[in-house]
Amino acid sequence: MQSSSANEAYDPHANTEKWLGVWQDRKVFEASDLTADTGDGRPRRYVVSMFPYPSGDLHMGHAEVYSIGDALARYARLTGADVLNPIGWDSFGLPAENAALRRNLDPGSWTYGNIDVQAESFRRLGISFDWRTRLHTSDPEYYRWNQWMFLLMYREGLAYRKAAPVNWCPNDQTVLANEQVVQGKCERCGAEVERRNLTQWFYRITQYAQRLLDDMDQLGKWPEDVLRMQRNWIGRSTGARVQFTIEDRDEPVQVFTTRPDTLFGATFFVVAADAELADDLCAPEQRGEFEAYLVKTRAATDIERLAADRPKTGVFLGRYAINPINGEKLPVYASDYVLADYGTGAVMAVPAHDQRDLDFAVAMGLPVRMVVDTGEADPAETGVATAGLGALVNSGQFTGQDTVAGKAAIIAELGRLGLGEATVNYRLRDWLLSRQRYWGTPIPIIHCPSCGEVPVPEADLPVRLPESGYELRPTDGRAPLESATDWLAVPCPTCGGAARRDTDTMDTFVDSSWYFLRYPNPGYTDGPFDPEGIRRWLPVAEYIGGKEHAILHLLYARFITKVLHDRGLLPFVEPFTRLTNQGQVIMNGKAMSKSLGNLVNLQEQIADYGPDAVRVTMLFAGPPEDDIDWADVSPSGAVKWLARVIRLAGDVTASSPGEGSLELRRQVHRLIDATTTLMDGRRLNVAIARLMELTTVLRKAADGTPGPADPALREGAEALVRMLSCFAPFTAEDGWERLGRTASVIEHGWPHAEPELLVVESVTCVVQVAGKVRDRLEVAPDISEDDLRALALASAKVDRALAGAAIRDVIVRAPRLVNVIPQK
RNA sequence: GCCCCCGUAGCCCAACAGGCAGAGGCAGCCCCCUUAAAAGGGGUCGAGUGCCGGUUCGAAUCCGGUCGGGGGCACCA
Repeated sequence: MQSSSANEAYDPHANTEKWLGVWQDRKVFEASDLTADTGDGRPRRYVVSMFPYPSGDLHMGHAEVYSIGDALARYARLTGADVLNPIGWDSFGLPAENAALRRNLDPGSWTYGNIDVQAESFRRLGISFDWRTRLHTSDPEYYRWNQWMFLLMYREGLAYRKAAPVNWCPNDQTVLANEQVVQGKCERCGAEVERRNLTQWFYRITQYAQRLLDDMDQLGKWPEDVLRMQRNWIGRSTGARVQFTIEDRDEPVQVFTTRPDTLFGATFFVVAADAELADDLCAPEQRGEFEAYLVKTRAATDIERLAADRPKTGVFLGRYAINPINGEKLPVYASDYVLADYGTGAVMAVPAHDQRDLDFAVAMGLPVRMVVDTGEADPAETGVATAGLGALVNSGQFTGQDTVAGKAAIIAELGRLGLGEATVNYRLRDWLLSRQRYWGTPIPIIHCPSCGEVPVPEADLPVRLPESGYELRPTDGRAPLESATDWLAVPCPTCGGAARRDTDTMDTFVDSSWYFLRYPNPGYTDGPFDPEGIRRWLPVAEYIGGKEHAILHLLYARFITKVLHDRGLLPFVEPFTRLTNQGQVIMNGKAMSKSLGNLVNLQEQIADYGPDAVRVTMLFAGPPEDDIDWADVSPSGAVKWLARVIRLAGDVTASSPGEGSLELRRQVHRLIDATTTLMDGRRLNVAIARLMELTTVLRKAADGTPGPADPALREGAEALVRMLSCFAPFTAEDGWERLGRTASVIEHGWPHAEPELLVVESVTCVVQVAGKVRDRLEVAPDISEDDLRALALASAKVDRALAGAAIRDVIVRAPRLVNVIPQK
């Protein structure tokens, strides 16, 4: 039978503006109590999608994140929660400067222009944001609180300035955090990063390393791989700190080692060539050689340094270190294979049991002494270090102990001598905060020739960016803010004398490390965030975003949250209770890029298929965390389905929902129940499949029995449309209207599966013989094991399959399965 | 080099807690509608789960190995 409206066109664009207007008028997406309690008693649910950077219009990737977040927010709202689904913009950052340079305008107008474009695109996609949360990190009212937090950190000793070898991107003309360097290249522009010794601002995140690890216990609803990546990044290792005296020097030198058991095998000592310590230790007669080596080291890029097969080089510094365990004299070398900023920048070299040390020993002709017998050949012979466990040899009183016992015993002995102790070291470095850029938060510090570093008084915040009188890229290599001479000169807050402002701006990850705290009251002026808003909404119940932020943003946000907690400003230590990662939208197996020519334009997709079909396509393509290859999915398939739903809604002639066909009601409620369970498990793609199934069930019911006038059909169609509103909100409203109901469908909530309709009166039981299916029985769901066994053994098909063989065993899993095992 | 994840119809994906491998979509094929085509509607075909072995009455699911793909860290002492 042909449906009555089969030829009617489904126009996915016809009513979008109408529904947007209805939603806005009825304020359906506004949380009921942002900061003042309305006492409506609904549970609150804070659903946050990572905010966008306004680099242009929204792209496919944005559409995916916000489709996921919106489906979860809408589902929570439908099931009775008071939902806050906020939006803001991560609007400081380098691309604005680059664009401004190219187009000869200022970063602000480029940025805010893009924000307006994105806001309009969000609106037309029908994302259910509460727009009252809207914030931009580049607004002075926002970034003043970056400065406020900086001053707080500064007072607590958590913000500090030091000279250090740092990553410098020659293309972007700025330093980069460790986290922003990938394979020796600038994560943003791909230029090879250089090492420069510069004085920079840092946040002391390393002080929180252990807590960042420990509190992961609370993150049970985070993807396992994100936690693993963070653990990896923090890189905890346990070992010992050992103190070496240096001949003819008062100051001893500490090293960190994970293998204190190999202390007797140390045959030389190495310090990082680019560490200050190397310079300190260098004997006068070796000065020339050392300086020459240092120049070469500094010239090498990270790429060169990272090359795995690079031969070891170094210079003797003309000094000797004393092994605290046996008094041996160890020659001290400087080399670039030791890292200046890990541990203490110095290592005890045990060539027999560390491949790097062995390579260096071979290159320099230094002795190799085996002190752990691992059962492998002597490294001195083979050139292969033995790093495994074994028994100590050549280790004085410790000889004979195994690795584990030896470690403990040697640490104990060092402790007795006052020359060492067990300790923990982390790979994590302090967060390099300052950037030599314009479009960011100015660092609220004034440098005074007589008072030194002076914090800007809180009353003078915000330190605003100069709007004129600066150059974005000064030709003399200075930072942009150094060129803002009027802005630069200020009286010292302490002595009143002539002073100058700090000219660095903050990494934009500072902005994004706390924005979710401000959403409930973005206009709050008494602090960075409203404590009432925090109490009502935080921590974030559901955080959605890409895995590319697994380390950077998420680690920083966790850190800042802990700092604020420790100062009594937040009642929790972890900001995000549940994290959902979404994958990338790719095209033909590759990330979309202009150079590959495989860009898919979001606006074109929306124009072709409508916002709902684009959203459904993304959510149906697979689990949220999987990448979506746009070449593998079918937006036209989504359009077809949505059109079927609309036609179905138009074909329902029953005037009210209610009883009607029991059989149909059973199917409908079974599918409501299944979809609900899937939504609760965030299985959005499977949930949509269930709705498609429901559509087919209802279509058949309308075309055959019980027919279009059966109340059960209306019940099913209304349930379908209500559930659909999570994924295809415009179409759902269209369908609701076509069913003769009045807007908004959203206000009618999520359908309820009635338990009595979920009870089945019979199930199919599979009867196997030797694991092969031989018969099927329709049985009551609560059949007893004994009855079922008897029933199965009475089966003629089973009998035939047994072919006279005796029965060895019968496995019964009522009511679904019986397995008869014959004697062989 | 170290660590982790994933391999199910031509493709994207399902499969409760080890129990009938298939829910859904795309493509294909057939039929209907149509003057015709497109669009639409209805139906249908289709894999024994990368490979080898083990545990089990029973394995896509658990274990070991192997191949392939993806990811994280990487001179971190």
